[in-house]
Amino acid sequence: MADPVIFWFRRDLRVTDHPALAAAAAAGPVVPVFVVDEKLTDPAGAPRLAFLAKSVANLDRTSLDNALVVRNGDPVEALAAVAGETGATAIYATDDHGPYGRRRDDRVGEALADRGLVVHYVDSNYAIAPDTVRTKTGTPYKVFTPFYRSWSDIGWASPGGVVEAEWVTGVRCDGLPQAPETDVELPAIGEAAAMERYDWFLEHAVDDYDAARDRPGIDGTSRMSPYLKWGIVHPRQLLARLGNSRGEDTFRKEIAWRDFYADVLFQQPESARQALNPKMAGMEVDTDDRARERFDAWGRGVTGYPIVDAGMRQLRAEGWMHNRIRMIVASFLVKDLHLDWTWGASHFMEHLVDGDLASNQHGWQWVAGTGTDASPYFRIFNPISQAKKFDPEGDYVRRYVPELAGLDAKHIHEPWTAGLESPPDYPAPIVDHGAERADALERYDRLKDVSG
DNA sequence: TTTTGAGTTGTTCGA
DNA sequence: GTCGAACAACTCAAA
Repeated sequence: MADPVIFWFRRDLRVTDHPALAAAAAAGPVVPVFVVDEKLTDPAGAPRLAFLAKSVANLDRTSLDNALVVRNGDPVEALAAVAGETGATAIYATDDHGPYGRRRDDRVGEALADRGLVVHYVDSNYAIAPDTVRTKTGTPYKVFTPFYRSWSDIGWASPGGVVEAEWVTGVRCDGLPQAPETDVELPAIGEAAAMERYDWFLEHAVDDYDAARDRPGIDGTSRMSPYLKWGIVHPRQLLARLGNSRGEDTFRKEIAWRDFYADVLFQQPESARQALNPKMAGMEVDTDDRARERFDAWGRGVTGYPIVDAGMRQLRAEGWMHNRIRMIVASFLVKDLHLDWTWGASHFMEHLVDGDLASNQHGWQWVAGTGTDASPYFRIFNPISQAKKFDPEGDYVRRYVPELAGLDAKHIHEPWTAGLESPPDYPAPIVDHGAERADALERYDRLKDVSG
């Protein structure tokens, strides 16, 4: 009988369409391992940690015959210990292309090799792995649209089925990770629930996706992001079921954006905390006490701009925010409050259940104009016109800002125009958008003077 | 090597 | 109310 092999689960908490797990299962009986490594989740608040803990437990119960071996501490020591206890000499894992994952995996691979253990890194968490899509001259893409053409030409593998493995049982386990307390109502847990939601999306929402995805009051998006974050679904599985309608094309592009940002971060790992475009690094930002107060108001959803406050409160309540609103609140932080985009990005990473470093940081950089295809300096979202355009009836604001629930569509996005109806317990705008827009434009001009 | 067309998601202003 | 132009200049990617 073959020696057992270890499968090391990280951001691939599923058993369907799983090439790395399939490779392990083909090599021998599988010891499934999850290492509770604090840095894996850094920096995450309770909602994302709770979602992870529940997802791990669900995987163990529904798909691994409760054979999952959870170990706490450093992966090198944890994996070496499990190997020693089980006689395994090989370890399989899905390749991780994030900045921390790469450092960890290089270190783990070398350290375990010294102890006679081989680590096989297989596949990736993307439709096309980072460092694969390249220009004609072999350089990475810096602009999405040509990346997307090339990405489409390359294509992606068809998804595989459920991996059948012989699980090794009876190995000591430190106990499943505990879900921290949270008031946030988490998405449904597990592979089956994720695919059920995707079924619903394909059935009811994808046809209108092109337009409806911009309407925060409508349940018109896929909601796949938390599952993609932890590999509970793989993008191959989503892509395989898309046709070529307008809505499907648009959704496919969103999957490609995820791959693109992962590729950009792979090329320039420091862009997780610094401006990708060095010319933009000198943008003047406010950091004084007043700036801190404004940041606090933004985070709590009391800026006096209803659409911004609704978004920030949705984030706290649900660990999720509609994409259109993410752009509006990000633009507000950067261009109305003149704060450093990394402040906002860190707040998002703390609260989001789907918080993904590459997508989050580069989404923020895009809004801030410091990232890929730097957005023109004059693209400054007007929180009132955006609200009227994308939440025309005010349904979204009404849901998350109860103080304003009594206002009609005409006044809800500008409660200060409601006269006597204006709710006394809702704050006045903390800044004047017109004035701050002008300020942002001036800051851009000064940057231009400096860089010549 | 040089040229050419294009670049997710916007806003304002004036005709 | 609608519509097109202007808002900078630059870099990217392919021909």
